[in-house]
Amino acid sequence: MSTVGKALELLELFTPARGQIGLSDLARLAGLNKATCFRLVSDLCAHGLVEQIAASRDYRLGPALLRLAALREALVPTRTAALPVLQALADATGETAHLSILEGGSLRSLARAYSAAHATRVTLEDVSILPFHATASGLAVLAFQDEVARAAVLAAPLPRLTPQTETDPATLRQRLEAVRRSGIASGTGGFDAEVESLAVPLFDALGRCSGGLAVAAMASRMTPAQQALIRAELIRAGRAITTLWGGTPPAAVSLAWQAAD
Amino acid sequence: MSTVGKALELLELFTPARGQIGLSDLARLAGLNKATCFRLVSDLCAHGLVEQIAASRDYRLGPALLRLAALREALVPTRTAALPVLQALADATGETAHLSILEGGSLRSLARAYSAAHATRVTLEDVSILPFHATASGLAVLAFQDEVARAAVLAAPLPRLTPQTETDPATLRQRLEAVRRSGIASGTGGFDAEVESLAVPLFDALGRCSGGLAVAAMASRMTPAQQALIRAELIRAGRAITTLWGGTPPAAVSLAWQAAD
DNA sequence: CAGTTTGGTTCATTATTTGAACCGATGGTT
DNA sequence: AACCATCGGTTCAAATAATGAACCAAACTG
Repeated sequence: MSTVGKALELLELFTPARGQIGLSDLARLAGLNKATCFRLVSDLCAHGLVEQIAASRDYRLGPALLRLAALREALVPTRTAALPVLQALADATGETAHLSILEGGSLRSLARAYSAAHATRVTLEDVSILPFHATASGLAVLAFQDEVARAAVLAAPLPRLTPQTETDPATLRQRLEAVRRSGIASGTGGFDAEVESLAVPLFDALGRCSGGLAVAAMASRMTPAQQALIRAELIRAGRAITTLWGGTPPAAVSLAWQAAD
Repeated sequence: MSTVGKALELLELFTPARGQIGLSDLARLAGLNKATCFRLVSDLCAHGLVEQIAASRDYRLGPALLRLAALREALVPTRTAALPVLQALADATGETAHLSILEGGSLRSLARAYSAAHATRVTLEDVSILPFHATASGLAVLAFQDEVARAAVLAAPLPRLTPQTETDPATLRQRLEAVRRSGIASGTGGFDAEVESLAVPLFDALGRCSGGLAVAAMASRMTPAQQALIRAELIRAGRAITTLWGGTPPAAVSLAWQAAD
């Protein structure tokens, strides 16, 4: 592995649950020698991607990321552009809306919006990586990847997160086929037993499916009427975000969405 | 220079004006061999910090930055927390408010808020690095750095950006002394001849002055009454952001701000 | 169509990275 | 208080990964 690769992997070690890490822990987590780790993290510090907390001497992600992310958003407003649509979706459905993007082979949470309608809501604050096989977003996105990527995901171990999680690759392939036909995916209790969700794929300027948009509701509230509402709103919002990203849905999806309207 | 350092310097080459860069240009700008540059940028790509545009083969900042920046903001909400205060400041003064943070030895623009009050406004969209000697924010922040950092800035060449730009280190030192006494800095036409601005320093949880907050107005609109209003609002907002950042102003600043109220 | 420049690759040379051992400081535990 | 473990950080010979000139094929440019 290249030295640069090792340094960049250090960045991946920071998660919502683990916001700051000491040098020894960092070395352990990365599987690096402490001295090596120190040099790498020092380099990251020097460029502001990581910073050291004076008091505890722990390291955490640095302020340069804000600037770089702002620069990225100025050029390719992935998040900024989608945010209002996301909130509108949450408002229109009265449920939690959720935007994720494909990055580094995994589907990652990018933003969520809550509705004020209900006191009980699906909170997703701490979910950072969405398993493809167990979430509506995951299925929606996976359905529109090329066969190699899809095969890789289905070949890897598929953990059973709840009793309802589908873990059989063959069955999943059938579901993905259905997603491709309908342009919409559903995940019922696969990730959290009490949560039911629907999701549509999102397409970027390069025609790739690079994200997913989902609405997650408490299973108890998911009446057929509510389902229909969510489907319609999801399709509207999916079209809107795809357009904002400069993309167009594949013809098949466009047709399926039109039919569902 | 470390390999990692070289790779991270590539990130710095992307600016608002230069959002995407081809391999050869990238190598030239970085002063690297093309092959070396290719390997480095490939590593960055592999981790999503940079991505390649399929069509032009140019490179641009990647989507991983969004996730990392969001993670940073979740832990240390520097920008998120300050944004509403910034907008309130713009609204209260009817002018452009501007937040900058110290990062990698330079003062960088982090956010701006515009007032709807006037059709003519100071736009700062493309300013990314603020010269310490020629802006109110720069003086406000520089005044509260330790002597080594301050000496380094004053020893470097101080470009004359307008006829009014003060470039004499000795005179600047006097101004900085005045800023320390009053807790507020002013910059009149030093950066842009027609813009007058006021700024206060901001302090983070570690007691360091790590940012500046400014209000910039067209010089023609800056009446004494308007000046007084801006000063008062700036102090309020400065106190608010410093508190949100978990910091406290040095006693001297606290007193000066109290006296000005 | 000839000349340039592009993104990308190769491979022997070279310079950088690596890690065991070590340091002083800190914080429990007995 | 003596002990032990662990912390962040440093050192330097040995090992490994980075480097860059030369070289492609393809895409522009005149």
